[in-house]
Amino acid sequence: MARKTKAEAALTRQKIVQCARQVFSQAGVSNTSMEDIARKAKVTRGAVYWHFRNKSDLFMAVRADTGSLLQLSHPAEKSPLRRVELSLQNALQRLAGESGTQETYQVMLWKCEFVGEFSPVRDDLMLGGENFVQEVAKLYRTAQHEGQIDPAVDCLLLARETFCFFVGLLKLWLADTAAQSFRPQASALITQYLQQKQAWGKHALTVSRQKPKSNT
Amino acid sequence: MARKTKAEAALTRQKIVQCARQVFSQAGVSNTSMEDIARKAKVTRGAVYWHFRNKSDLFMAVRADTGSLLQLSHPAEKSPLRRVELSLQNALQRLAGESGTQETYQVMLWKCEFVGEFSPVRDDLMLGGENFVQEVAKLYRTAQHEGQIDPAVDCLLLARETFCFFVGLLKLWLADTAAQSFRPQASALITQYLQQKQAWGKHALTVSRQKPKSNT
DNA sequence: ACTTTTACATACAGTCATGTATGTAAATCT
DNA sequence: AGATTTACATACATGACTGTATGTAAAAGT
Repeated sequence: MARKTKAEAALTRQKIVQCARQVFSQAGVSNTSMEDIARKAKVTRGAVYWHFRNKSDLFMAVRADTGSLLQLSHPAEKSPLRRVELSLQNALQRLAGESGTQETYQVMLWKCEFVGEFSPVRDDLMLGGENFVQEVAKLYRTAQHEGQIDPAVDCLLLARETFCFFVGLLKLWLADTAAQSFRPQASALITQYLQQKQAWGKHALTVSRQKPKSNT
Repeated sequence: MARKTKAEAALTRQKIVQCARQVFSQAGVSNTSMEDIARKAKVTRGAVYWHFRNKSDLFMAVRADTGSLLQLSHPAEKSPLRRVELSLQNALQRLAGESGTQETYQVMLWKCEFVGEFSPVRDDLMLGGENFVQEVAKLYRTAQHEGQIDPAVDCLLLARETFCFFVGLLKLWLADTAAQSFRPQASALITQYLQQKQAWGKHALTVSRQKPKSNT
């Protein structure tokens, strides 16, 4: 066969990454051989080894190819608690909608062993989580100043709690592969979780103002 | 060497399980060979294959050997919310104290790929979680009747939220292998989480003596 | 136009793990 | 006490999978 042009090469590389992600999410990382991936991508192992040194290198490429779920979105939104909720809801929606994202997180949370060459990946994930925690903590502090959160609580700790909640949510959501029991409730779970956060504010306001708010 | 008596055989079996758990938690399930385990247990693969058909069979034995973390403990405690908290705190304490438990959950949450023969294990874990959720939901309902939880919230959903929170907590706790950043805060996280649950009751009682009617 | 890379496919060597088959001495059974 | 089974250790056959080496035709460089 003829040698591929640079653009074509980039394309096959992309296809290999894509197929690797799929196969990883189906069969697990250590259970898939380089040839499994090559076959799926309709190339030979030669092509795979040309673009990637080994499986863990390819794994890193798969990760790099997927954007982070946990980003603070909707910067226009004024309410900090609402912003947190929208971010989580957005993450969930992307997980459900983008097959690539879903596959990657399926791998990260259920189909991968963070050992040896892969343990730095775990640390990296935790670092990304910590960033998210810091951002959420900021938003919680803002909410606290606005009187929506009990001034007594530690907002950093609260943000960590939120992170715990969401990590568990992701894991359970991904475990429900048949989309039968857990997934339909996930969005409601997020809504409920954040409504509780501002419950303090609600009651406090209701009390001091003596003005009961009716639900819209 | 001489043939072992039945009691001795049970002992070596137990040792194999124990060593398998250790090696699994260190090197990951798919990365450990039967000989790795045999060597650690100071036997040959012959012994391992005598007691277990293959690695997944041994894996199941490792699981069966470890009790469930998520059990409702302290039945004497009167406050339902406090019972939930004590259960979670107890689970965390066992995780920190019992090395075997810690190893098993390390495997389950970070060092295992739930694929093929192992996917039923994941479903089984989820089932155990669902049981816990049901129990917690009952306790939350009791707390709701006692006016400690907003009568408007869905206690089953709330219990699922708690489960999400705890799954995430476990995962993050186990990820913090150096016991540097996350682990010291874990207990406080649980306390804080459940204090928020009864926050509604606190404020409501402090403010107005309104009595939630649950004649639905 | 000529040389040099590139982007793979193909071929090869070697390691490693698995499962089973066989051996064996003593415990257990009758 | 003899027969049988047990609880392993040892030996063997096999099959993946890995990584690299080599081949090659065309693209890219000069």
